[in-house]
Order: sequence, then C-alpha cells, then structure tokens
Amino acid sequence: MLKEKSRGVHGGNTSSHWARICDTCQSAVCTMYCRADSAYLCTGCDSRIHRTSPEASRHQRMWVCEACERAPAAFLCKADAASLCITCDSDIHSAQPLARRHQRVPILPIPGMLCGTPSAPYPSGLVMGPTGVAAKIEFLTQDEDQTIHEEEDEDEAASWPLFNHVKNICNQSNNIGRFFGGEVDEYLDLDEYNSYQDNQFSNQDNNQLQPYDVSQKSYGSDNVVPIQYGKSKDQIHNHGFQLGREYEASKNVYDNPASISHTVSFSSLDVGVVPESTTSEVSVPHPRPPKGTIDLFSSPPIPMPTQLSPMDREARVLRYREKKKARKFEKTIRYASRKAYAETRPRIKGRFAKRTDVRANQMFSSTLIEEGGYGIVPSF
DNA sequence: TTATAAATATGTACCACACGAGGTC
DNA sequence: TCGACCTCGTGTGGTACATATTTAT
Repeated sequence: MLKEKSRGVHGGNTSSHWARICDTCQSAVCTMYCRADSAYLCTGCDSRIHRTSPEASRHQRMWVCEACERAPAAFLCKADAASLCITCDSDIHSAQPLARRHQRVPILPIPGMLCGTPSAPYPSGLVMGPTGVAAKIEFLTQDEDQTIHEEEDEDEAASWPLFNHVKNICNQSNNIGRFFGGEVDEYLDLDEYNSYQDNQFSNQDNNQLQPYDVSQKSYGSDNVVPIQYGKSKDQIHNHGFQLGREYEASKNVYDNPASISHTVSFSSLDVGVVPESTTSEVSVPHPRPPKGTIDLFSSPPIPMPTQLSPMDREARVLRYREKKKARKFEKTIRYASRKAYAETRPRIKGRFAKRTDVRANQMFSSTLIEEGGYGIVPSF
C-alpha cells in the first residue's frame, strides 16, 4: 500500500529516477544517511567506510525514507511497515482518514556499535534495511557468528529486553506509549523487567521525559496492522534481531555515564545502530523539526538498566522460548468428539440442519433427479 | 488529482445437536 | 461417599453475507 501511495505522492516516479545517489560512489542508490559525515551512502559504501576505523564505526546513521528515498527516515509506519521521512509521513498519512489512523513510531538514531565491539555480548553486525529486511554485515567475532546462526527465535529472544525497555518508556510517557498501542508482545514476559526498571528508575524525573507532540488524536488507539507473523516473518524477526542489537549497543552507552546526556535509547525499529560513546556529536546541531512532529535528535535521555548478568539473561530467554513454544495461533479444538460430529453433521448452505430437514431435502432433490430435471446438490 | 466502480480480502453470524459440567437425589 | 439421572450451556464447521481494502478506470 505504501508503495502505491508513495508513487502517488511522488508522481509515479520510481526510485531510480528520484532516489538520492550515494555521495561516495555516485552510482548506487543511497540507503542510509550518516549524520556525522552528513552524507548519504549506499549499503556498500556505508559498510566500507564505517568499518575502516573504530571512530567511523561509531557514526550514527539513519535509514533513508522509503518513499522519497531522499531524506532520513523519521517515522516507522507500522501499518505500511515502512520508514518515512517527515515530509512523506505527512503527505502519505494526511491523504485520507484511514491513513491518518496508521500507527507510526518515531525512528531515532540510537547510538550503538554497528560493527561490534569487543565488549558487546551479542552480535551486532546486523542492520535493518529500508525495506525492513535486515542485512547482516560481516566482521563478526567467532562467538557472535555462532550466536547469529542459532535459531531464529534466538534472535527474537535476544530482542526482548529492548521491547521491555520500550514498554517501560511507554509507561513513563503515555505520549510515547501510544505509538506502540500496547502491542508489546506479552510473551516477552516483560513484567519482571519492567518492575526492575521501575525500581531502578522510580526516581527518574518525569520532567525529563518531555511528551512528544505528535497528533495523539490521530494515532492514538489504532492498531491498523498489528504485527503478524504470517505476513512478513522476516521483517518481524529482523525487527526483533535489530532491537536486540540496539538494546545491547545502547546499553553499552548507558553503561558509560559520560554518554548518557546525549543519547537516546528509545528504539527505532528501522535504523542502523552505531554506538556513540564520544561526545563529538553532542554539539551537532539538529534542525528543529516542524511543529507537530517529533524532535528526533533532541530527545531527553532515557535511562537504561545496568547490564543483566549472562545467567539472568539466559534464564529469561529460556523462559521466553518456552512461552513462545506454547503459543498457538491455530484454532484449538477442545472437544474432538464435537468436531467429529460437526464434520458429519448435515448442513444446508453451511448451516447445521435438522436431520429431518435434510431427509426432506434429499427426497426432494432425488425426486427431481428421477423426473429428469437438474437435481439440487445438497451442500453436505 | 479526484471520484467512482469493480475486484478482492477479511471478518462474522448462523444453524443443530452431542456432550461436558454441575446440581440433585 | 458414590453412582445415576437430569438440565443447561458450550462448541463444532461450512457457507453466506457484510464490511474493509485495493485496484482499475
């Protein structure tokens, strides 16, 4: 849907005509924007440039808007499963009432170590592409590589702490929470973690959590397109994977008190994560977004808990897996006997019919057949 | 660009009746 | 305490229909 709307917004031009070209190679279409370099980069150049040095690997990058492919994405539309810049978000979601109801999540540049750090406990070389498809970036450590090849649910499990964090943020700020519409996976077993955070940050000054000024009326209660496993498994899975990386990456930052003042752990669902342990970018001015949009770059710091112990985390992941295994999306049959009866029960146009009615119907149709007419085929 | 119609997708009500659950004797 | 009996509400699946969404003109 988004693509169609995007074409509508941009006059039906394809990305090849309109997309911004990589500032480095000048050939490929850019996929992300590096704030530190103020450059739009394709995936290849981004990978090449930002792994040359630890300094470069810390650059914050953001994915480029999927609609116009010319500006950094500011929102993730959950309904369209697309990241959009402020302009496209406004254009697309103001086009019609239904689109206005789409739930959008602000995409924030979360500091993290995209290319992995020696201290990173989990693989971090995975980023979310603009289409929601994650792309693994090489240069992983052996342990990371081993982890990354585990079952998919491991990736998903690895992501839950951040979901939790997001939920916690939502609890602290209703305005933010509305973006998520309460869709945090219950199976992520967040309560404990939340309570932990509640205790940990009960003294947090709420004033630091400035409400985001985004049309609450428009986004409020709607969950137009809830996360569906069957719809785009890759996207969901990769979201989880990425979120996990973000969590760990941002956690590194928050473990470093010096960086707290200028970092935002609020999860974007669609941004590459680059750690920001230096203060070099603190002074980077960000243009103030138009009124009515979220100021992505001046968001107040949101605290993160100290790092969980590996055993603690493993236990939580195991518990999550158990719950996940127990999930059942298919219809559950409580009484097999009733099912058997229902399957053998006579029907008329799909409805259960009295056996007497069925007999009469059968007699009627058989009579027609005997008379040489076109018999009525019973639907049972 | 907008409006309208057509096509497609999704959700739900409907039906009869065997049977489980609970109460009574 | 246990078994027999009774009553009532629930659950079951295929279809039609209503509604929502997308696509075409």
